[in-house]
Amino acid sequence: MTLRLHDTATRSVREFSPLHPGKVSLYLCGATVQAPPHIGHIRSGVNFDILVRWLRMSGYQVTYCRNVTDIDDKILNVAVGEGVPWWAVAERNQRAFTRAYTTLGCLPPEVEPRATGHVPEMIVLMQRLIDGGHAYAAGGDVYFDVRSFPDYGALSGQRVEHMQATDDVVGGDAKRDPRDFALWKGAKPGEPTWPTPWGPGRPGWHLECSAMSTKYLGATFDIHGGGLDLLFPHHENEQAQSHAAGDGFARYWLHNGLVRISGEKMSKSLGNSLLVDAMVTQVRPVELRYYLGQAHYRSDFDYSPGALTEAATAYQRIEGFVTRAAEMLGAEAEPAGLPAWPAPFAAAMDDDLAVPQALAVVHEAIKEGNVAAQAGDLAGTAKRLAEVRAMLGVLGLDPLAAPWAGGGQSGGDLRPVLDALVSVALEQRQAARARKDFAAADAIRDQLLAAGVIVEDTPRGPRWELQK
RNA sequence: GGCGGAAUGGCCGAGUGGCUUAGGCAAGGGCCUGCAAAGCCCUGUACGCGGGUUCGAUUCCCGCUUCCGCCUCCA
Repeated sequence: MTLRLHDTATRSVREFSPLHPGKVSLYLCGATVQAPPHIGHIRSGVNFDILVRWLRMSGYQVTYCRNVTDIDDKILNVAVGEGVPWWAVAERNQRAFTRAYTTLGCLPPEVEPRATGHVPEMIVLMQRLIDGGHAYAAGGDVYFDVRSFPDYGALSGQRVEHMQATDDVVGGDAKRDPRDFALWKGAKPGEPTWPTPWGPGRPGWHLECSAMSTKYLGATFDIHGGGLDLLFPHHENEQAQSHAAGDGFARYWLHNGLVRISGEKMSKSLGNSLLVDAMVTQVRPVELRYYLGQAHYRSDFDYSPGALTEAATAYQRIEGFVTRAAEMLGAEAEPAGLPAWPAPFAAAMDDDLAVPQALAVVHEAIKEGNVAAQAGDLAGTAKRLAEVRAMLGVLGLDPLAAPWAGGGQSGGDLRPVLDALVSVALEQRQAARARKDFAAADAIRDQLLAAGVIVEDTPRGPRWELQK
C-alpha cells in the first residue's frame, strides 16, 4: 500500500508520488515570532513531525524546511511597546519556539530559513513578477496584480469578485485593485528597511515563503503544509506568486486543523492562548505530545483540561507496558533488525495519516503484550514490545527513545544512591511480608510513596519507579 | 454576502449502506493480589432534526438547525 494524502488543492485524498523517486521535499509555514508558542502552533509542528517520521520510516529521504517569519507588523509593534529592537523580539521568540519544538520531541528541520535573510531572493522573484506583468511598484510598495492571474483563488476556492478588499497596508490607495496584496512594503519612519530597485522597505508576508521554499526545495517541490487558517490568503497568495512567476511550486497542500478553546479558535490575537511552557507544568511533555498528536491532523479539536489529563493517563498505559516489558526482558528489549509494525498500523498511517486508527493498533498490541507478559511468554512479550516501540517511534512517543528515555526513571546523578536506598527499604519490606507483618510492610510502602517512590509487587518481585 | 469544515454512546475520538457496530478515558462487575497498584475478562448499542433513495442509512441525496474556520494578523 502506498501513502495517500489529502490535498487541499483538489479537496481529495490523492496517492502520494514524489517529484523525485525516493525523495520528499516538504515546506512548512512555521512561526511568526511575535510571541511565545501556544499549543496550537506546536500541534502543527507535531502533526508534520509525524508526517516526516512516517515518510522517513517509509524509506524516503526527506528535506524538511520550516521557515521563521522574523519581520512583520506585530513584531514591530511589540518592539515599540517594549522599547527594544525588533530583532531582539524576533530572536527571543524564535528561541522559545525552538525550545518548545525540542521539548515536544519534534525533529529539527534540515533548514529553518528566516525571512530577513532572504531579501535578495525576494527581489529576484519580484523582478520576475514585474517583468511578467503580474506585479507593479506603486507608492514605494510592490503589489501583486490579482487581475493579471486568472487562477487566483484556485487553491482556496475563492472568487475574486466575492472577496472583500484586503487592507494590509497603510496607503493602499496605490493599488490597482483593492484585492491586490503587498509583496513589499515601502519604508515607514522608524521601521527597518532593506534596499530594493523600487526603494527601501521590508518584506510582505506572503513573498518570503515563495522565495524561501523554492530556494531550498526547488521551483517545484512536493508538500507544502501549514495551519488551515493560512489557506487564505497566505497560501493562495504564495501559490499565485510562484505560479505567476512560472514555478511549479507545491504539488500537495496539507493543512492541519486548529486547536479551539471553549469553542473558539486559539490564537494570539484572541488572547486565549495556552502557552506550551504553561502546559508542560500540567502534564509531562511527552503526554502533551500524545494529546496534540492523537487526533487526526485535519480535524479541529477543542482543548479541555479533562481531555488533556485523560490523554496523559492513556499515554501512561502505553508507557507502563513498554517500561515493564523492557525490565522483564532486560538486554533483549532492544529490538534487533528493522522496525516491524503490524500491517494495520502501516495501512492506517498510509491512509492520510490516520493516527487515531494507528493508535488503536498500538493499544491492541499492548493488550496482547500484557497478556503475553502475564503468561510469562518472553518471546511473545518481546515481539509485542518490538512492534509497539516501532509504532511509537513513528509517532515520536517511544518512552525508551530520545528524547523521552529516562524520563520515567529519572534521578540524575543521585540515581545510584536512590537505587541503593530504595533497595534497602524494599528488602526490609520483603522481610516483613515474609513474616506476615503486613502493617510494617505497608508502612514502608507508604513512606516510600510519601517520598515519591511508587512500589508495585509483581510475580518477579517488587518494582518501583518515581512518581510522574 | 462568498468559500470551507463539523454535529457519534458519561467524556475524548475513529469509521462504515446490513456483519463480531475502532481505540482510549471514566463507570459497574469479576479474576489475580496478604492488601494495594498494574494487568486481564465481562457489561454499556451511540450516531443533530425532517424528508427522500433503498429490502435495509448513522453511513447516499435534499432541506433544516446549531457550531466552527477563512474572506483582516493568525499554526
